[in-house]
Amino acid sequence: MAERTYGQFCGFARAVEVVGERWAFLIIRDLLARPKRFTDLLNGLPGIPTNVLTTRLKELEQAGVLRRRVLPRPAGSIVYELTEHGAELEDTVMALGRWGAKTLDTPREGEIITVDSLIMAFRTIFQAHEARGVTVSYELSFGDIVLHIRIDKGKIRVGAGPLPEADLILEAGPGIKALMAGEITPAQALADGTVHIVRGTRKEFVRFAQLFKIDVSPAQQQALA
Amino acid sequence: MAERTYGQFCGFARAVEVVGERWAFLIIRDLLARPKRFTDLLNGLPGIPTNVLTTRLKELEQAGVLRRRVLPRPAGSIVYELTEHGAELEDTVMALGRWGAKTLDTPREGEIITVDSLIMAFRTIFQAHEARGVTVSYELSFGDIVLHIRIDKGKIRVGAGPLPEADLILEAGPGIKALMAGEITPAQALADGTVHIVRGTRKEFVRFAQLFKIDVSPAQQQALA
DNA sequence: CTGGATCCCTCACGATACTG
DNA sequence: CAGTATCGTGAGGGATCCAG
Repeated sequence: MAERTYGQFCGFARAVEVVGERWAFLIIRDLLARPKRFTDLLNGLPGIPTNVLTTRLKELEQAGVLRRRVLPRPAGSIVYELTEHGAELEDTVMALGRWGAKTLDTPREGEIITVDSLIMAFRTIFQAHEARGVTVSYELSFGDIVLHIRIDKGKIRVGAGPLPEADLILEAGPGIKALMAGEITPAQALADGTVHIVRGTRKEFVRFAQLFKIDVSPAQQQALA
Repeated sequence: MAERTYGQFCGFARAVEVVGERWAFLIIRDLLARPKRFTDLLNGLPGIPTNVLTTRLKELEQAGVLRRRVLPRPAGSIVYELTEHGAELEDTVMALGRWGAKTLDTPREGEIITVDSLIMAFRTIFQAHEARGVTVSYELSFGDIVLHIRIDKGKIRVGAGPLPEADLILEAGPGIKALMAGEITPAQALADGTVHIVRGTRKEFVRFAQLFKIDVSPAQQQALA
């Protein structure tokens, strides 16, 4: 296997050699949401050839980013999960996701939305400072995609699947990005059908919009840290 | 120009489409240090083919990450510089550089060190909280590579070239990484010749080592112990 | 069904030479 | 200095096949 390197003795260059191969960073993002099987990864990465996925998994395992684990009986199946070293890429993934979100407007022809991209997106745009001491739960549907958010005393957990007992249940489309970016108000989002409240109050929805916002200035973030 | 996309409506995926092409992220890192001409970029990116550099520059210009600017007379030459949008990748570059530095041990066969990689490296590992109110200047030489650091009331600027009036002038090799990672002490670095003080006190050098540190992850610490 | 391996084809990338 | 032109190679895209 010819190593594709950059010929520089430099931490950044070495990092790019690991995560910069095609599909590699998306694999890591999906595994940040939670451990997955080969087929789960395939489904979450539209268009990736199986041989490329196999190659990336081996390379990333070699690099100490993830590990291949055989589940105990009776499941006996195989899952891929990030090592601690791999999980430390979360900051980078969030920083890059935040940057990319700024120029995200509307879906391109054929583009899909995946659960894991949304899970990481909501983790990324979560305004921790607005959530001090807050305990609340949400369920969000985007077409077939359903995910839930639990905020427990300001700490967030985002996962796939429904949460029937959630305080606020929403149905939305890609247009919800405009709400998160502050381009439209919560009232507008409801009025034009971008978001539909299945359960919960408008007031609760306004708080939701405060808790998740895209454009956070670096200065503001530093002030929080 | 066939667009290589990932088919996901997702900020992170869009970002990876921009910076994930081969060499792209390194070009951005070099431009974060300062604007550059085509040839400067070539020199800082060992092995990049000229046509690939041309292609990347056009793509990144198209993506609004950098701009091509013709300098006014009499210079008349062309520089590439990041747009504001491109400069906002600094957080991500630092986060990724920090991650990669953790597993950086010794140079591989034929690997070189570039000025710009070092400039970004020192910006990245700067411990701002240790530098409150500090004003001091350094000049560092790594073989042919010379760079300087000015810390003015806790604010850092790192640039290429010498700084004859610096408070501390050092000569070092790649082994200095061990010092920054806390694997050896300043005293050891001087004793084994990893670092040589050209001008300045040992006390000043100890402070230098406090101001620049690679954060070692818990996992890495365990591996070392 | 999961978890891949194998094949073929294309095009992005790498190397080198050359030009305004 | 700032690229363009040309050409060979191999990584990635896409489909199919196979073992447990």
